[in-house]
Amino acid sequence: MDQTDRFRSYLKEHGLTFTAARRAILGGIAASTGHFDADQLRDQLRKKGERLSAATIYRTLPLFVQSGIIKETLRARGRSRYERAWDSEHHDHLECVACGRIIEFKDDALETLQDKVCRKHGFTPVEHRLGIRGYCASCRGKR
Amino acid sequence: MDQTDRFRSYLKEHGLTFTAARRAILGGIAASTGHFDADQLRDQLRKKGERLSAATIYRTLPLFVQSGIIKETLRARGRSRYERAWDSEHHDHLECVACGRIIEFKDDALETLQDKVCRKHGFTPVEHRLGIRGYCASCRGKR
DNA sequence: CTTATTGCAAAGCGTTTGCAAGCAC
DNA sequence: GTGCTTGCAAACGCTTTGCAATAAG
Repeated sequence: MDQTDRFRSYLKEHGLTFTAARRAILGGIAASTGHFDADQLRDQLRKKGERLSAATIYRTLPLFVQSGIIKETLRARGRSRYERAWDSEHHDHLECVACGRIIEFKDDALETLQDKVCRKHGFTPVEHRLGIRGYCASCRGKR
Repeated sequence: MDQTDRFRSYLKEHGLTFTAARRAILGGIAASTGHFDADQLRDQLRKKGERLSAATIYRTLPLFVQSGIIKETLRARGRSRYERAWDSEHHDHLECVACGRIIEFKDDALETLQDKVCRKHGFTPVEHRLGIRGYCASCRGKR
């Protein structure tokens, strides 16, 4: 679980450096739970006394994606959202259109079927996103 | 009932009017093939001599979505993309990350499974989007 | 010392909105 | 006429970028 090492070697391979800002962001990612976007990450760091410019966050997130530390997941309301990759199994999302809650789920049969569909079309999948929008149990009751 | 009638009655129900701009946009939608975004729609209309402001397009598209004439599909590269609803069965997308080609597919077993997952979580689906990104057959060869 | 990195502010991009002029009914 | 609609331009929210100052190796 050496995300730091993994990230450092990714940087080295690309002639980039491991700076205080990047260390801080890595810490923020490690402390994150579930999904986060650029702004939430920045806020979280600010609360811990780390002040980083938005530009730095936006410039750095792709490095974490490319080094396999985080994954980009949904794009909701025009924002890119991320989650840690190192301990999160692949899963999909149920998004409540009423309260905004996001329920994660994983279904092996669903994954298998998707692979089958890809094969049928001569397609080599890299990544997939399944988002189902609707009403969660409690919001359905309130209607 | 054709789309024009459907749209007109939607407008009437909501105290809205059927204007030249809306007629033109409906024509553009009718002439569309596959996916389009706000800008492409506007360009297409301009080529036919219909000049509409971006504001009008953006204000009008939701009316077509709500009246069931079009559906919002993928959001790629920060743009909302649409497709006609009236003759398109529900389907999902394979998106080639190399050439950008979008392959549509439909798989009943996949649909059924998704409903099952929703039921399991007490979730009432409204809509879902499955996008699989990867390499299409011809791009895979070129690598 | 050399190259990468940062913050700031400005620019970009798709989209939305306020407003006054212009149609639909 | 009375509202709904339009175009224009300005505002928006998220993200990117140019630039000069700063830090890393």
